[in-house]
Amino acid sequence: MSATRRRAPGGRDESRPHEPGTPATPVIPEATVARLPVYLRALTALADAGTTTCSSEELATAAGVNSAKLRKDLSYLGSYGTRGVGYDVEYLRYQIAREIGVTQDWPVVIVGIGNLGHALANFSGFRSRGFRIVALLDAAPERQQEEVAGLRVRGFDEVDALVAEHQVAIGVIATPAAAAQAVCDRLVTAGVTSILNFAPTVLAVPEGVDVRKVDLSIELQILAYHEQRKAHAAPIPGEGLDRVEESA
Amino acid sequence: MSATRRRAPGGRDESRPHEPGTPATPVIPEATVARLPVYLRALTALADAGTTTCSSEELATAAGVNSAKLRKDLSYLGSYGTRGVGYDVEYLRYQIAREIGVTQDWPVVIVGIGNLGHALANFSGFRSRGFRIVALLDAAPERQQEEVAGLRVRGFDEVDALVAEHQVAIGVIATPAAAAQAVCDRLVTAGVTSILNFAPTVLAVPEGVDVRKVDLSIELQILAYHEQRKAHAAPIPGEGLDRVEESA
DNA sequence: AGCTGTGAACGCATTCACAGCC
DNA sequence: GGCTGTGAATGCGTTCACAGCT
Repeated sequence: MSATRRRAPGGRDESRPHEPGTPATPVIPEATVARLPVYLRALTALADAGTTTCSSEELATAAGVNSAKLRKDLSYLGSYGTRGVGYDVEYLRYQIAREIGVTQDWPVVIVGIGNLGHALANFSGFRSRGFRIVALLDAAPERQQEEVAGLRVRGFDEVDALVAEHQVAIGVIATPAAAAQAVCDRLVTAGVTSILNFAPTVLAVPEGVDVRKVDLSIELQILAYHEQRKAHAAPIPGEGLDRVEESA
Repeated sequence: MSATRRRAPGGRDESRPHEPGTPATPVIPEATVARLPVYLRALTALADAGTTTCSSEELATAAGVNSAKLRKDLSYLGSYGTRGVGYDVEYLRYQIAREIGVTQDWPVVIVGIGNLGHALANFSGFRSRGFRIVALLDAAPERQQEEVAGLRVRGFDEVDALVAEHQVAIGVIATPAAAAQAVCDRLVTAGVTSILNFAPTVLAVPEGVDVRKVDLSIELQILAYHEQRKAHAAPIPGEGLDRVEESA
């Protein structure tokens, strides 16, 4: 049983206990945090293309945002550009990676090795982006012993040992919705404090545990809503048989 | 290129309860639109559990939001509740489904039948949530002829015919990043106007085309950022490598 | 001159708190 | 009494526009 990871006691009020030696925490807005990985990806692409310097305008285009927003975002990290010139690609890339915390790899466990779990386990982009899959877990005995992406699938009951052994802070849930909350609870008990949830259900977690969700159906439904509006906004006149044809 | 704008699948005409004098366009805020599918899911779960009526507080809990936000969101759709009582689960569920546009199924194509494409194709939640996969496309000849989730994988060059035949408005890109923009362009040319992009790259699309992205690495990096901050008062994962601290 | 960094203005989203109705 | 629906207040995020540096 691992009780190794402890968070700072007390809530997170706006009054921050300021230890001497610890520099003031910059307080980066959540919306900016969500874009930093996009900037990181764009900078990596620029670096791969041999670009050594870029303006906020160029980087913004590569990241799909406007330059004012980009500069504002970067201003929360510090002054890493040069006025009249722009940004050094490699330098800025490192600064953002450091801010996000992906200058070293984070160990990650994936729970639920079905179709999606397989796909996630085989996703090669992990390693280069700051993560390392250290264990694949599944409750079904027939999936255990199987080898996926070079890792043997473990029984879910090994979760405590594996999380403790590899100091895992981040878990990915790729189980069916019905199992997700129980899996989540076990992960949290084992010491995981950040969860990426692919199961289409709301997870309840204790204070201090972060959950992010990825839900394919929700994304499609948002698209469908807008699509429906486009259809209303520009209806084509005189359509008698707009039935969708069935095949397959 | 096909310049025809298509209507919602099934072709049933819009039928809002339409009081005289009410503007035809309700204008639902984007943040609300993004939550409607979550409410829909929660209502379906409640209905499956046999609940026929619920308060805003109950539904909000099931959806993982607070009740004030829920009521505000629902107020954009209309007055579907009863003061002093709450909401009829089935009635509200239908109203939200209608607003989103998933009372009939939307035909969808998936491009890129690698690990992720397989997982998406096999995801069973599609049909019940308003979508129907009508085609799987891949450029690699060795993947074609393969049968996935009951559909034969087609060559990407069939995209125009398939999109036209099935009146496809929504496409899913599950290709490597390098191929994504070209695939996107072809989809748009074929007539697709909404794209769900799983490739880790920014897509450029013409006006009128919607893109939503799902990026696993970005989600993990956002978690890593917060995890790193928690770690200020606790051991760092990856056991005591150099602390990542601000050095002014 | 050129481009970054940033206060200020603006607009959108959330929360509050209570009026309105059952 | 209880719960919804909603203006008002608050907070957050984006955009503007320009000061400040190279």
